[in-house]
Amino acid sequence: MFATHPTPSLQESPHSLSREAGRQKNGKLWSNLAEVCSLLRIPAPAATPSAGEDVLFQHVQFKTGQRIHTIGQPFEMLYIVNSGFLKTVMIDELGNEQVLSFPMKSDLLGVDGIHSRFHTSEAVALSDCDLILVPFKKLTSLGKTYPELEHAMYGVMSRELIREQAMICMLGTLSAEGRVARFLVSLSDRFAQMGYSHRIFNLRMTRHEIGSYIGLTLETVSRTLSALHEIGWIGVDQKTIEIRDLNALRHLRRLPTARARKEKKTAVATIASHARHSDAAQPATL
Amino acid sequence: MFATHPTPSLQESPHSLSREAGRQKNGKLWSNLAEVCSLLRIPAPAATPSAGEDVLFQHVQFKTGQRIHTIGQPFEMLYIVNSGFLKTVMIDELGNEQVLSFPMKSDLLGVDGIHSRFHTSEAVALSDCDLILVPFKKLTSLGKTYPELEHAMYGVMSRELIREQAMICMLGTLSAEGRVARFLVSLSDRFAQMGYSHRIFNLRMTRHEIGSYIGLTLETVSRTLSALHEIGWIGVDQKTIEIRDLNALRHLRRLPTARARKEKKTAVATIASHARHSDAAQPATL
DNA sequence: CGATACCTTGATTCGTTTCAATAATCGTGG
DNA sequence: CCACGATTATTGAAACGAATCAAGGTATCG
Repeated sequence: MFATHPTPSLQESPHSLSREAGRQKNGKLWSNLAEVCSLLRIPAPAATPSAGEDVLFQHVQFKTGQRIHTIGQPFEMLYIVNSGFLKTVMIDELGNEQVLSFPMKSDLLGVDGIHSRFHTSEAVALSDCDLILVPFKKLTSLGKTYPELEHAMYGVMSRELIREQAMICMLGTLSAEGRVARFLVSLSDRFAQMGYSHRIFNLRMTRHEIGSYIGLTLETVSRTLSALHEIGWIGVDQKTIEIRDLNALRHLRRLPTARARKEKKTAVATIASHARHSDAAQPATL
Repeated sequence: MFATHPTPSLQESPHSLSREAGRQKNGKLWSNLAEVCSLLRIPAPAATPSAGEDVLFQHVQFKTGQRIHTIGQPFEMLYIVNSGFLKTVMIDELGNEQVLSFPMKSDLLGVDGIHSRFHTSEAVALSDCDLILVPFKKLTSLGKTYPELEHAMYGVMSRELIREQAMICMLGTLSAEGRVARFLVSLSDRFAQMGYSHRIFNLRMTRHEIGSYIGLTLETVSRTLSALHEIGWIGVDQKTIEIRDLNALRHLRRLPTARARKEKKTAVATIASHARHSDAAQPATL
């Protein structure tokens, strides 16, 4: 449909490494507290006693398909995504897996284990990944000397809570088109935040995984993408997505039926009528 | 259908007060840290320096229909439910409200405000309520002297995160019957935990609010309750619910169609086949 | 190059929503 | 206390949207 633009590559590569946090030390990558904080987009500890510089966090690399943690595994650490793309899934009683999130750079992983000391979900690398290990014990003890850090941790968890609420809201109220549209907008926003193009990007997950995430079958996801393509709001070529009308996607509630579209080819969808106001209230992550 | 049994009354009353935490002091109710911890079902600070006994948290009463906090309001405190029944709602761009939770005794309220320092949801009393005010600042500073408290806070937030994940999972995969059944089981579990009957209880919310919570229309909720009643798994009389087959409800996936039910009146529903194993893995809150 | 996983599209079925009408319940003031 | 309107709940019929079933096409990987 359109040429394969240089889309953001989350794959590990010597080149991309330069823009990521971390430095070599006896063959391993390590990050200090300041780097971890900036990655999490939280204020770094104001006071930096000499001791603070010494705190280092080890990186670990995972290859595509590898599991970071599994359900039932004892909880010990949190993981911060330094690069790469993952999914977290729950497995219900019948073995069906449900995708809960698609963590990427600067996201925090593993919080679900704090409560019961065991992980209740599973995290899988969808591309080669570089994660920073944050032993939970280390984090809480650091919280004592750096009060901002502790507060920031609450903030991160609160943010995640709000994200999940938005998700619940979406699943509870939106149609298939609305869900797919929001999913795309959310991805676009996140890529933008990472410094990648918000117009063209590659989906790292399958239609099945998207469907699981937003509560639809893979066929419906595929059909909806085709429909959005047909009315010109997006470009679709397999896993490559081009956003052509972000604002329309942001406010989409319901698309005209295929029947109606046949008659009136102009894309006049049912969108939130006051579609012109600024989107400050829109949550950045879906 | 069945006599109006003495169902749990969450209304404030002089009698019920005796089993709740808190004591009088110049006309107001106050609770100390130990009471707050036991209410939250977290370990009380092991070491109890004399100073610890002095920490008191004020109670506030809200009457049915009153708002505890509204969207956009600056965040200052958390609230712990000592008695009563509430709902929290999000309002989407079009003004539709979506119910996010039905907090009751021992639940924590207001966590959504930590991240942005403003509340993103609204909490409303569905019955007269007694809440304990926990200034967030006070909590974090206490966390320094009582490390267990800080850890417990992470635990509570993590628990809430898991609850929301279970919710997302449900909305993404379950049919109407499954959702209603889970909702009832969850209520039953929570009433049991509070020391009330898990067999007979009063719904405090309307069908509309239930539907909003589990992503269905009020008509579907009503119909599904009728269907569950018809096959004898529950008793329904307006807001009074009697649980007659908790285990069946727990494992319900899909009900036979009305058509099929007409022919074979015996209640052989499609349940998870291995319905006999223990339910330890089942999350206590929906 | 072949096998496998993934995607697209169509036809049909099924479940839920929507629209509509009736009934029960609650709160309030005459 | 009862009548009243307002809110809430039940139930039916029809319309709609997404799931399911099915087939063919396309990328991907060893």
